[in-house]
Amino acid sequence: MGEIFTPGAFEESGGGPLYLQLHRLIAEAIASGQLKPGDSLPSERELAVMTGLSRVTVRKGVAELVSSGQLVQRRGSGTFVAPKVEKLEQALSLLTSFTEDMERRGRNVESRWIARGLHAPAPEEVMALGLGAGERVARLERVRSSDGVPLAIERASLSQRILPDPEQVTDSLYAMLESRGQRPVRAVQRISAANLNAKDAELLDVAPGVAGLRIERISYLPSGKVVEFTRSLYRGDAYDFAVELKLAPDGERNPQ
Amino acid sequence: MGEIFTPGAFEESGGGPLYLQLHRLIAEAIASGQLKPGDSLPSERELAVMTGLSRVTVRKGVAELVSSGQLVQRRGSGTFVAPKVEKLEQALSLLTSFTEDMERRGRNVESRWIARGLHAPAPEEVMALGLGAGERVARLERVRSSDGVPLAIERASLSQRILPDPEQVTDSLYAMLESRGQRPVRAVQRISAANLNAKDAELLDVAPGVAGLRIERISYLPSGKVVEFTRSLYRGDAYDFAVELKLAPDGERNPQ
DNA sequence: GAATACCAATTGTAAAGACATTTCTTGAAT
DNA sequence: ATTCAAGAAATGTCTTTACAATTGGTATTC
Repeated sequence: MGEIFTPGAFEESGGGPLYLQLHRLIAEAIASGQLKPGDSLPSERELAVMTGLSRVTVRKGVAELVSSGQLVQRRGSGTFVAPKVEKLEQALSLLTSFTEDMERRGRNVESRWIARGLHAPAPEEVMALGLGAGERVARLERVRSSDGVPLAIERASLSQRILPDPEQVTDSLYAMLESRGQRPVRAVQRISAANLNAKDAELLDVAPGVAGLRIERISYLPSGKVVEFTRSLYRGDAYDFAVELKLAPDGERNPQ
Repeated sequence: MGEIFTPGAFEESGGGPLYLQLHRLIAEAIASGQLKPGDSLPSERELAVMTGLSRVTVRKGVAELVSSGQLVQRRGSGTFVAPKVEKLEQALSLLTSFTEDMERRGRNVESRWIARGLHAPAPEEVMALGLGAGERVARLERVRSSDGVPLAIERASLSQRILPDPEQVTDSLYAMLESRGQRPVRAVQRISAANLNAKDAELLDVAPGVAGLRIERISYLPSGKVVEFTRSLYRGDAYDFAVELKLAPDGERNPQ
């Protein structure tokens, strides 16, 4: 590995700011397989000596790779190439719960509760759930993992009428709802991307700033009543959502 | 605005590293509306004096807000609160082109070509398009904007058989395909999140590292033949994908 | 009035040094 | 053998200083 970070490697490296050259050098070493997942990089001070840069500049070059999830730093230990997470693919357009989804592909599911209880609703929850005055909201917040790797943060809100006692939910919320005859049959999801903040990044065991998939879901009973309003954050490197598209009917394509 | 960044504000600010306290202070000022989109922040040197920090520390505190897209820095000019981009919502499950999608909501579409031509295919393209030996691939790469705001980078690959002359495509690829009787009727999309690299971030006019939605789409003719393989990057702050979910049939839910 | 040149202000890059905090290994004591 | 403590090593935080590159306004000149 020693030959990657020689001062000479910079001359051929295309110019630009020094920290970007270092960034490029490391990124290419990872892409080309010279550095494999789990490999450790030289310490920052060693890198500084090897490349002839100051430690501050080395840190800046490394920082971007950390915040994009390609490197992992552990204080007192070192800097390592991030372990590769195999992407899971979820079929959109089928309304399934996380638990069901994972079981279908034969993976184990772990849940860690962050919070569970009845609260006064936030304005957003009043809107989404169509709550009446004085009605309280049941909040279920947990980290979903599979094989020890945290994959998503799930924050579900339900009307107290639907779920009077949040403590009863232990495993699958949908299984629980089904047993009470209130399983949703339809849902609308909105998907966008966002940088994870420090708190959420820690829950998902990645560096702050890494890209995550943000999903908002509102699910409905056959009657049209809203059942749940869930905001989830998925690790961008661990999840793929797949969806099949069909041609829009001619009438819808050009409405004017 | 002067009262936001007094040294005293730090004492009440919850502790932790100084750059995080500054980060929090600014983030909260934006969230609470004390700082509105377009507002300018004091210069880094002024901030350093006001808060009693060094400029390096101020820069570190500000940097995270820049890389998550909340602030915008312009060298020689200053640091500003990022203008709010209204989120566009695209209905998934309908196969439409960007052009059609924007026209339907009455917005204008601008395209800037990055590249357009015939190339030797990458392994990924051979896989996706089912190319034969020696076959070449037509690549269309452009930045899609609306009202002057870049929204997405679109990188489409088509077999040479489908599109012998890429230069013919000027506006809508789908319109072009339709005129040749090769409009796709079905497509499969995969959606994930990723941090934008320096090159893509510049094309989309955001800071590197900002979260983007990455979408891979493979579309098919009625015959089942693959038409196009497109990789797009959408600005995470500008786009929402909406999809409606339906309950899976009982047989599919627990296949064992 | 318009174009140009200059200058001040602002962010961008980089170095060197200092100390704090955490981790991991090593050696000693039990 | 096990436990515990010490210390080395690594990243994390922060300061001070210097210069480069870009921007935007101002004064000057034509």
